[in-house]
Amino acid sequence: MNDPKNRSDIPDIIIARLPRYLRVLNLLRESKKTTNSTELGEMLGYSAAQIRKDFSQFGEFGKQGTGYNIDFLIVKLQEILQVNRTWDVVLIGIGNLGKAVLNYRGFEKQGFFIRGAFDDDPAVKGQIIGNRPIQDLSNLESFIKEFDIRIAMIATPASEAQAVADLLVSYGIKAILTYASTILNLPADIHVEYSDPIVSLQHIAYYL
Amino acid sequence: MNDPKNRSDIPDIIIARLPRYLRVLNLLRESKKTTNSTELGEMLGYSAAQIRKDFSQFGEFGKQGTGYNIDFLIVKLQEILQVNRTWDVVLIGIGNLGKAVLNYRGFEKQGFFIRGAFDDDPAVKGQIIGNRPIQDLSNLESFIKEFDIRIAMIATPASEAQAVADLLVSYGIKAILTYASTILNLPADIHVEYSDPIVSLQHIAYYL
DNA sequence: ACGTGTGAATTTCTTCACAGCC
DNA sequence: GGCTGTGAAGAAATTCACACGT
Repeated sequence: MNDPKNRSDIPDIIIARLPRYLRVLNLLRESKKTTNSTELGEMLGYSAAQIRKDFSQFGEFGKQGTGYNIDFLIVKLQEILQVNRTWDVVLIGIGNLGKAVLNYRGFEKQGFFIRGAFDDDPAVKGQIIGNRPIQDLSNLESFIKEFDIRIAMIATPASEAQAVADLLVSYGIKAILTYASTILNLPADIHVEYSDPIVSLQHIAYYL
Repeated sequence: MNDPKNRSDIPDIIIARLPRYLRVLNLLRESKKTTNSTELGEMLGYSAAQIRKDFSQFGEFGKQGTGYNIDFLIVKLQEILQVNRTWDVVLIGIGNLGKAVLNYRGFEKQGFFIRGAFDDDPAVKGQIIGNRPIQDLSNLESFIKEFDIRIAMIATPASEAQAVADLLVSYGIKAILTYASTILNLPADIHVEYSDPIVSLQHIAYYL
């Protein structure tokens, strides 16, 4: 048996698949108790071997002959990803998209709580959206520090995203999910994820 | 010199990077005429060699000693991705997110025109959002066929996404961008992209 | 018999390093 | 001198295939 490895030894390409596993497990959980690598592979378009290899990086989660207990596997994957707890998040940029984000309940269902919403625009400042008041950017630093927040979401126009990201990093933010359609230039220890539908559409256009 | 390869010979991992290249090129274009693989690599976090290798799959786009002409490179990448034209798109699901999508101008700036917006909910049906009337799903088939639409975006709740996707495919849709937080089970020739912020947040949580 | 976990084999992806052209 | 394009080398990811536990 393999010892579970040091966190930093595990390639990101595997980490990136773990949330996908959680997605299908959450789907399967509604109708059954156990699953196996073949079933998971078919649902995700991966090979069964790959799924077993991925899990084996972290321990032995299955039983020969039986497969994986779904609830148990979910717990283990949540532990690995550190999502077996809640995280506080700040959101910068309250345009159409920011408002949709504030009104969406899905984040907190998965443990991500948008604690603060910020925008400079006088037209939205002070409004209450999805129960949260829109605050001025001048409150951002103290807010992040008071609640020890490490994750930020950026939903500003592309033109402001870099400046906002620089601010966030200077205030201690460690991970950013940005919806802005521009590449951010940040220190290497800051983890950035891009959610850019144009990139996705351009990708699928190739195959049409 | 390498012959440009058959489309299907080129690995998807390279295709997936092309839209990223376009992103930084659009940024660079504002301030300069040419760039090179080192600069592009630094901005994207890739090695210079990888960028040259990627481009070399499709032809010779650079000049020794000079680098790449930005405008020319943009044109070539757009050709490859088939985004040197416009595409019509339908959007299903007009909740908070769907409305934000309809009001966002960024899609058409990149050539993706949301021609039709559909939802079953009587509360939104008939409304005009971002200049487009919200239509009943019963119009969907004829709409897709009349305008020969191949791309759909799904912004429904997760619980309805699979049923909507099945419908879309049966009407001839070939590519889907879904915001719904569930895995879709579709024929292999349908290209699906997921835009799921929870997956992204769970991914970065690992590194906190 | 079923299905995991895993070394070994294979395939794919990335980097190296340099000839060649501007 | 600067920088591309690219074979060859090297690294990484995936798949194979089977021993072993249930």
